[in-house]
Amino acid sequence: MPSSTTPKQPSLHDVAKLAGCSYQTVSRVVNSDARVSDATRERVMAAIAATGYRRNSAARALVTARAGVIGVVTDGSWRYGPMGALYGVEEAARKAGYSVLMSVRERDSFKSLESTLEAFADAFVDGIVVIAPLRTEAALTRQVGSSFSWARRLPVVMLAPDPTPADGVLIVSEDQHLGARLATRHLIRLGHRTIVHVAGSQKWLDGSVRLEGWRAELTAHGLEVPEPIFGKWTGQSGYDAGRRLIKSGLPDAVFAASDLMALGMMRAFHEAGVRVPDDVSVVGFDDHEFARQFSPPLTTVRQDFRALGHRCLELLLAGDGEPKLREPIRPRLLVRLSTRPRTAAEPAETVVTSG
Amino acid sequence: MPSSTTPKQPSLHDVAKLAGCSYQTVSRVVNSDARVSDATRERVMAAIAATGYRRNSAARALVTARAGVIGVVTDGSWRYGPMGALYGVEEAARKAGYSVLMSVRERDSFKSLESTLEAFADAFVDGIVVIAPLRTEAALTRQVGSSFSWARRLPVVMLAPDPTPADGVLIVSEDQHLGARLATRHLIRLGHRTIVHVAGSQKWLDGSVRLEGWRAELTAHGLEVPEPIFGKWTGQSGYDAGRRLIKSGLPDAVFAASDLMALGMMRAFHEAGVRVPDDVSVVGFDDHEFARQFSPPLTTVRQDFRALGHRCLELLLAGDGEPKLREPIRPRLLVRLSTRPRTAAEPAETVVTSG
DNA sequence: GCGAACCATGTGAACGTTCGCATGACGAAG
DNA sequence: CTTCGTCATGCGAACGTTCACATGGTTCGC
Repeated sequence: MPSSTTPKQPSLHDVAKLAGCSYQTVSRVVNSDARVSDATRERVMAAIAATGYRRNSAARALVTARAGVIGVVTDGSWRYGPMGALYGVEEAARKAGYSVLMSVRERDSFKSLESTLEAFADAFVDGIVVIAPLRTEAALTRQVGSSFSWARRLPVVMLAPDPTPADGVLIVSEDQHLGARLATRHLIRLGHRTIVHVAGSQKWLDGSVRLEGWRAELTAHGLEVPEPIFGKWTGQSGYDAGRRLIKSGLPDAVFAASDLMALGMMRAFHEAGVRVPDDVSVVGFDDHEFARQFSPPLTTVRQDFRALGHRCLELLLAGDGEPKLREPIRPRLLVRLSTRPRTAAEPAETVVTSG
Repeated sequence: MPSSTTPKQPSLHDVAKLAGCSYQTVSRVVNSDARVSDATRERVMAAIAATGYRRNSAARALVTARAGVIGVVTDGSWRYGPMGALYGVEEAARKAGYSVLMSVRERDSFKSLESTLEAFADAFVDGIVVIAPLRTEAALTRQVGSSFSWARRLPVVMLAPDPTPADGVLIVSEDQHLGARLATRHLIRLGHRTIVHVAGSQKWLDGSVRLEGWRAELTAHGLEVPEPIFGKWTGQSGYDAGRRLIKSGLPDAVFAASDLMALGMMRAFHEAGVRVPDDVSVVGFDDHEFARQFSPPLTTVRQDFRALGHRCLELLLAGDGEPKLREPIRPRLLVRLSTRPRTAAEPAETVVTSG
């Protein structure tokens, strides 16, 4: 007859009593210590099954000073990149035997990141991964090592598109600069000469790094760098950019800083009867699940989030060993149907920028 | 000069020594117990700041038998629904003062769900939320209450589109059946008569519930129920469905079980010169961020993930109290430009199904 | 001016585990 | 037969908290 009180969680002692041995022996069995005879092991196993014993990880964590938990701070935005990185880290952590404590930060808030990090420090994690796409966050995370005393004991890894080293914080970076260059280079190779960039918000590091990559590639090829159009990652801002481009005269090609903005832009084009890629080539960034279903399927840049997550964990678990594998993850360009060679005729001569 | 040994985490005792009081007093301060004089509180606060003290939550959890952590099991798929629900739960948990331990299950694996749940039981969580879109998962989760002894002490909430009660498992459901009916009803009201459904994989509960909703609404209006086309949630399967529809003759309208499938289908239409909504109306499901940037913007069904997450936590924290607020979350239809009234002419007379 | 009530603070135990060491049994080597 | 090593097992302490209760000091009411 079940009593009304909540049945207490069985402990090592309860199991031991049932198995007729000491709690220490039971502990050895749960930790698969070799030094226990087969006979007793069997009895203990049976007792464990009978009582439904599960080891209390709080007690374990208390004495070993190791929780087996990694905290991940991520961005509240629904952007594809941060979410992919979260999944990547989770997968890597699980494989390494860690659990993942996740915390989604309210958007754009300093206070929030700070208190999130403090909460993690409280929550007994063995390490923290900060997915920091915002410029301000990255800066704040960089200070963590020097401004929070707890950070001295807690390894912090920041996942950012910018490999600038920081005090006490390990950095895993995605080479989005390269990604942007690949995208731009592809357009140049196709013979396009005026290549406009529809940029993401410059508050995000991703936004400015992609912008710079585009600029760098153009100048490397001696091409003029047109005025970029600044969007806000949203589809609507992509749409607005598209309309502006139509009004001001179409370039040969557009490199959008995200697939979502590319889609919004393509909607504006479609409405106005501008054909992609016949009238203008379009490249996106992210390789969002939706991108290959665009009309036409979008040429875009993919980052390997899984590798990214694994890299984060590697670094975190290696502790403060030498930071040798600081090399960023290389993105890949996926060529689909939204880009095509420039329609011959005009000479594809290199234009030299003034100065 | 920093010693090479890792500095030990300061404890209540260390703070107490510095502040010149007992550890108990310090404990009262950190827990903001009123019964401590202002003078000592100030001294203690100073000592806390000086030592960089953070309370050890493992020790706290050990003695209070409450970890302040909720485990969330989610689907490995990148589908919008499960991910949205995860964010919703996280938000609600954070507001209620809980942390969220997340675990992404390998797709389609019984073993994996089982071991994930066991891992959570070990990991000292106060409750578990299972986001269970898969039919098989839902079934397994339902058994949890009866097959795992630990589940008796651990509240489990399942988030599923199906409100069937289960032993020992609380259920929060989204009324996707209603969502599908709203979508179908909208099309019927616009005067469409043959309305095909491009279904999601029937392995997912969402898939079959949406299918049934569509079927129910059609029969409620006395309309014939055409053969559905079965997809797999992927954009490619939506594309394939679109091509099949073009080949076999277009219906008045299509209700796709997800926005992604709708996009794939619209790509097939676009390629073939079929215009949306002029030639065929299209409705999706999810209100994915991308949906409003489709050409044309997609009419779709939105679920309130935030509310869903809050509901889960409410139920989880209320424990096994009366399960009164079992009412499912109601979705909303968002009408955009992918649907329009049927081009007059034909009489919109109700067709009576045979039998 | 004395007991009651109140307040700030301190003490001891407990939570469930792991770690280091002690114990006793047994077999092998001397 | 002794001595030592090996093996299975047990015991006590410690980890850093919170909880229930104890203590001593101040203030109140009669």
